[in-house]
Order: sequence, then structure tokens, then C-alpha cells
Amino acid sequence: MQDLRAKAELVYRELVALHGFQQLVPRREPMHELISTMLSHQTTEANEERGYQNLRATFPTWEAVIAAPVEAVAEAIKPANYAPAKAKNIQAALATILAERGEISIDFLAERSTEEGMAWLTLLRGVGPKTASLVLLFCFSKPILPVDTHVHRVSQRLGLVNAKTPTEAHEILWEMLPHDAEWLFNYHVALLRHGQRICLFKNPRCNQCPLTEHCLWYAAHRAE
DNA sequence: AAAACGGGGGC
DNA sequence: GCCCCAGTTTT
Repeated sequence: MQDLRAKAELVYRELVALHGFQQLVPRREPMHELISTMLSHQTTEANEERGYQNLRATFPTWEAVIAAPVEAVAEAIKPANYAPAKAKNIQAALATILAERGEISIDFLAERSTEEGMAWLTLLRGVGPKTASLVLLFCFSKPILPVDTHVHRVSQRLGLVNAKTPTEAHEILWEMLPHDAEWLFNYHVALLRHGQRICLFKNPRCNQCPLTEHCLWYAAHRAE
């Protein structure tokens, strides 16, 4: 177990160096993070960004998004996948947030514990554990690890975890990694970037990876 | 645990 | 044209 922790530190150093040290501050604006992450599911970063920019350009305020016909919101976020469902979810989320304190802001999450924040956010339709984790870590510096498919896959290939489900992968990583927001932020971002750019789901670019000698997947597939 | 949801862009 | 993608919800 202790050697796994050491390996995690090695992976952290190598991948943060490779993909650039990320600053946890200045933190992202919470509403931007929440809505853009809701848009991001099952689509690409470029489409998420276009949908978000188009949404903000179309409606002057979040209140205007709530007031608009759901079809108009769906049209604005069209580049994102599942636009009709996401439009409905975003309007409902904004209405819930407005009801919380009478203004469109989730800054009140700063005063809540990590667990309370997770519970509150995941009550929103269209917000699951990944989205909630990202908002709490990126915007409120809560020590929490978002385990998306990239973090899971890269951790798995490097032998850091051997888990059937994302939930199990999260439990193992949480036991192993430091519970420090900046460390977790860098780990998440570094493994995400690695998964997107080098450790691809299919045909990973192992010739660009500094960790092949520590990689179980590479050891099993190097003959191919 | 597995399927449904469902669309733009890269190859 | 085929297949993938910062996931969530429902069966």
C-alpha cells in the first residue's frame, strides 16, 4: 500500500510537469463552472464552450434564461449534446438557486461542508457526482477528487487502482491520495489532460508518455 | 450493472 | 459514414 502511495506521488510529479502546473486560484467563477460543466456531458470541450458563450450572448442575465421558453435556451446551447434536456435542467437549476437566497449565485456553498455541498448540488437534475465534485473543488477549494473516465482510465493503466466501477476507483484513490485541495486539483487536471492528449482510450500515444516503464497497460500491449 | 439519451466533429 | 466524448438518469 505504501509503495502505491509513492507511485501516486511519482505519477503526480511526472504528469503535472508534463501538462503544466495548474493554479487552483484564481478560482473559476462558480456559476460559470456549474453551467458549463452541465453543458459538457458527452460532448467535446469546444462544443461546451461554444454552447456556453452562445447562451451568455443570447440572454443578458441568468434570470432571462429562466424566463425564456425552453426551446430558446435549447437553441442557444445547440452545440452541446442533449441540448433539449440540458436546457430544461439548466432552467430548473437556476430557479432552484434563485429560490435559495433570492439571487442567482451559489456562493453560499462556501459556507457548507463538502458533504453538504455534494448533497445540495446533486439534488439538481442533470448534476451528478462528477459535476458537483468539479464545482466544489475548482470554485470552493473543497478537498475532493472528481473521478471522471479519464482519471479512472489513466489511474487504472498505471496500476494505481484496480477497480470495476468508478465508485470503487474513487474509494481506492481517496485512501491513497493526500486530502489537500491543491494537490487533488493538480492530480485531477494532470490526469485529465493526459487522458485527453496522450493516454487515449483507443490507440494511446505511448511514445509521448514519460510513465511507460510504470504502466501495466503498456507492459501488456507493447508487443502490438 | 447495463441501457438510454442523441449530436457535432475527427478520422 | 463510423465512432468517440469533463456523464446522468432510468430500467
